[in-house]
Amino acid sequence: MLVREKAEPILALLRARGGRVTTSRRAILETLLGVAGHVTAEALTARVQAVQPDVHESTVYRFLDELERLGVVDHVHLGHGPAVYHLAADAHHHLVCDGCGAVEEVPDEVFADLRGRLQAEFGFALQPRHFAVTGHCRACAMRP
Amino acid sequence: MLVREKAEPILALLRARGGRVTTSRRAILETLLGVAGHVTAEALTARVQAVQPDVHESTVYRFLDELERLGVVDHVHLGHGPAVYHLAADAHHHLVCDGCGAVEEVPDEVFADLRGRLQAEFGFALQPRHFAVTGHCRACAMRP
DNA sequence: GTCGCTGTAGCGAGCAGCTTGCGATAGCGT
DNA sequence: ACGCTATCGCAAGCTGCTCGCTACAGCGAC
Repeated sequence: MLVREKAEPILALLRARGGRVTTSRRAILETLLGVAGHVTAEALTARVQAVQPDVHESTVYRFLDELERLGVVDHVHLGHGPAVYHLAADAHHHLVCDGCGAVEEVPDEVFADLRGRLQAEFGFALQPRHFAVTGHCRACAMRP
Repeated sequence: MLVREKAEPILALLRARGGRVTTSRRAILETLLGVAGHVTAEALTARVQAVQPDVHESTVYRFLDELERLGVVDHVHLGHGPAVYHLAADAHHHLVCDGCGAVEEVPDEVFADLRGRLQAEFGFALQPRHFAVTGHCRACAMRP
C-alpha cells in the first residue's frame, strides 16, 4: 500500500517532535493519505471507524490539529458548513459559488497580481487558503 | 437623531414588501444604523437590549436575515468567531491577519484584475464579500 | 374606532461543529 | 520490564445560530 509508505516520514517527524505513534493515529493518517482531495473531519472519522471502530471524533480533531501544526495538512472553510482538510502539499485555492455551492480549484498563480498589489499597497502577505473566495459560477451568474 | 431619518425609507421598503414595522424592529434597525462599521449579532443584541430589554437574540437574528434579503445589510465571516454585520451601502472587502486577527478594509477596486481574470478564465463572477481574505499583516509577516 | 387576518415576538429547546476535562491506557526511552 | 507521560475514548460542554410554539400586535378594511 503506497499510503503506508507516505505515512512513515510523517510519523517519523511526529516522533522526532516528542509525539507518539499510536494505532489510532496511524489509521487516521493512512486514511487521510488515501483520500483524494477534501474531507470533512466527520467524513474522515467515518472512514477511519470503518477500520478501527472506536477511534473517537475528538481524537480525529486533535490529531488533525497536530498535523496542521506539523505543516502536513491545512483546513479550509468553503462555506457555511464544516471545514474541509487536505494535504498541505496539495496547495491550491478555492472558488465557491454562493448560489449552488459548487467548488472550483484554481492554481495559486491566478492570485499573483493581487498578491503583489496587497504587498505593495498594504504590506499584506496574501495567503487566501484558509477561507474560500466566494462569488457566482457561470451557471448561477445567468440568473439574478 | 439622524439615525431615525435613515431608518424610515428602509422601514417603508419593509412595509412595501408586506412586512410589519414593530418596536423591536425599529430599535434593532436604529441601533444598527447608529453603529459605525462592523457588529456581531451578539453585540448588536446587547446594544438593543440597553434600550428595549426584552428584545430576544432570535429576533435580532431573524430581522438581520430579513434586512439581508432586502439588501440593506451584509454579513461577513472575518475568521473563526461570529459573523459581523454591516450596511450593504458601505461595501468593501476585508484582509484579516491569521497571526493577530487584525482587520484591514480595502476598496473593491483592488480586486479588479483578479475579477477580470476569474471571469475570463473560469466564468466566475468574483464577489469576495462574504468571507474575508486571509494572510499576514506587515507586523506578523516579520516573524515566522 | 374596532375587527380580524396574519406576520412577528419572545421564549426555550435544539442543533452543528467543534473543544475540553477526566481517569485509564499504552508508547517509547532507559 | 519499568516508569514517565503523551494520548486515548468518553461524555459533557461550548459557541453561534436556528426553529417550533403560542400569544400578541401591525395594519388594511369596514
